[in-house]
Amino acid sequence: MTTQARSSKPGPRRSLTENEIMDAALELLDEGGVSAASVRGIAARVGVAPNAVYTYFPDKAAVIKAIVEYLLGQVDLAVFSDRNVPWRQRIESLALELRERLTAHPGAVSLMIGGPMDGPRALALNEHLMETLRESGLDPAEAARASYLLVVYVFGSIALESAELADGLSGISEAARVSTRLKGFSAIPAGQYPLSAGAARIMAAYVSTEQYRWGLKKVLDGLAGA
Amino acid sequence: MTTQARSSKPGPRRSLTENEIMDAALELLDEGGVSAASVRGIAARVGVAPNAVYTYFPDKAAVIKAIVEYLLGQVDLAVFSDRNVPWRQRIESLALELRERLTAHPGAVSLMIGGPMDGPRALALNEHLMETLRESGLDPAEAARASYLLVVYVFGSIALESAELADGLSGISEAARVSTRLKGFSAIPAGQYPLSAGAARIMAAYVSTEQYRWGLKKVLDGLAGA
DNA sequence: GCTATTTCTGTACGCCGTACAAATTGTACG
DNA sequence: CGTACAATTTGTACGGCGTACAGAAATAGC
Repeated sequence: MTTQARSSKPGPRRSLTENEIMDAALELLDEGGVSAASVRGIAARVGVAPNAVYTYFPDKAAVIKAIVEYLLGQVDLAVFSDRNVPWRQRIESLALELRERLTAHPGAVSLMIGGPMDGPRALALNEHLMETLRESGLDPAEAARASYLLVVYVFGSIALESAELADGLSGISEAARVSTRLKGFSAIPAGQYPLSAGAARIMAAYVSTEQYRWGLKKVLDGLAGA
Repeated sequence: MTTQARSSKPGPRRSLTENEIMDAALELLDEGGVSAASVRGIAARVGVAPNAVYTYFPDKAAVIKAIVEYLLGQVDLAVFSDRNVPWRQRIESLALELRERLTAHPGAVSLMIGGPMDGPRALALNEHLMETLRESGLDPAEAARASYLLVVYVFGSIALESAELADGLSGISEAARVSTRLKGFSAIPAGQYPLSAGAARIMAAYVSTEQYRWGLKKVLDGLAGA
């Protein structure tokens, strides 16, 4: 009974890994948006027949779920656990890190919010947020509610932001997106929407890091305040 | 040159209206989720050939955009403009109304956040929120930022909520959804995620009206506070 | 070496969005 | 009134999708 941890399976060796499939899917997602990330496209990119993908994942939904977990897993929560750093600052850093990682793959964000985020990584994020929020003096129930509020803010922001990017425009700078928006907002009829017309510059920057920080600060103010 | 405002168009009368198509799409969306709301399905329901739909809308994306506008238009903003009611209360009522109207069609919510919300109804909502927020003493730039924060909260909450509902489960009560979630959370390993395990009851209620109100209150606290 | 099991391919089915041409139905003008 | 013309709808078809199914090739344990 020597520990038999061999590969130990009959049949030909696998020519791929789950990760190669996920990487191919992410590349297609970045290049051509959600519609490009088809099972057939993924298979073509990794050089197998379309149905070979089903050796690794039961169906396309499983591929998507795996990608979501993979992206969430790219954020190392331990980095934001240093108790020498104030809790607010740690949450802000984590929120910014999440945004950066996820907006790097806008197509994946659409997929993420298409289904429930109930994987282990999402649970770990919830646990981490609760831990951090408890330091701020919130009781367990409040910490749980506050954790979800933060999740809503972070993923809501990212979702609205990613929705702006048409399929396959993942390589566009924030400044470029803001100025494109500004051009669009210049057509707002000032008679009908005076406040919006006057705030076009701010509205163009809805998808900016600055607005993201501003909103996050207000949310944290609300959580910390009276 | 008498004013010629007749129907005045050659060809057979239209057998449908845009609204009939949108209604059929919404019904399919409610019954069978996003996948059921196909152009072919819509056409079958209204009794025409699939491509007849293209007489009314240039493509499927246009149908979706129209539905989004239609749903946003169901909320009468004027109702929430009574200056005798405190601004916070008006915003809370509007947020609750939006949630009610939109979660009635969870499938449509997925579609809504799949593309940019840049139609006139979305703009009107932004304008209305800015108006209301200015009453709270915010300057124009702050009011604009605050408006987007509220939009993020409202649509983020609704999106995360709707994502929980598998295709075609639109007729499920809130209590049922919460208790289903609770059952799922009972499997959380308390060793690995002690806080989450302890907060299972609160987490199950993430998708409740109560949590929605709680989060909204915190956001408004943050906006009103110091 | 034989057998059981796994991986991958070939093929096929039923769906999808939608382009194109023809048939039908109506208006406007001679 | 007849005719030309425009709008609507249908028939048909194309390419792509997810994926089910059967068979061939490869590998492990007996």
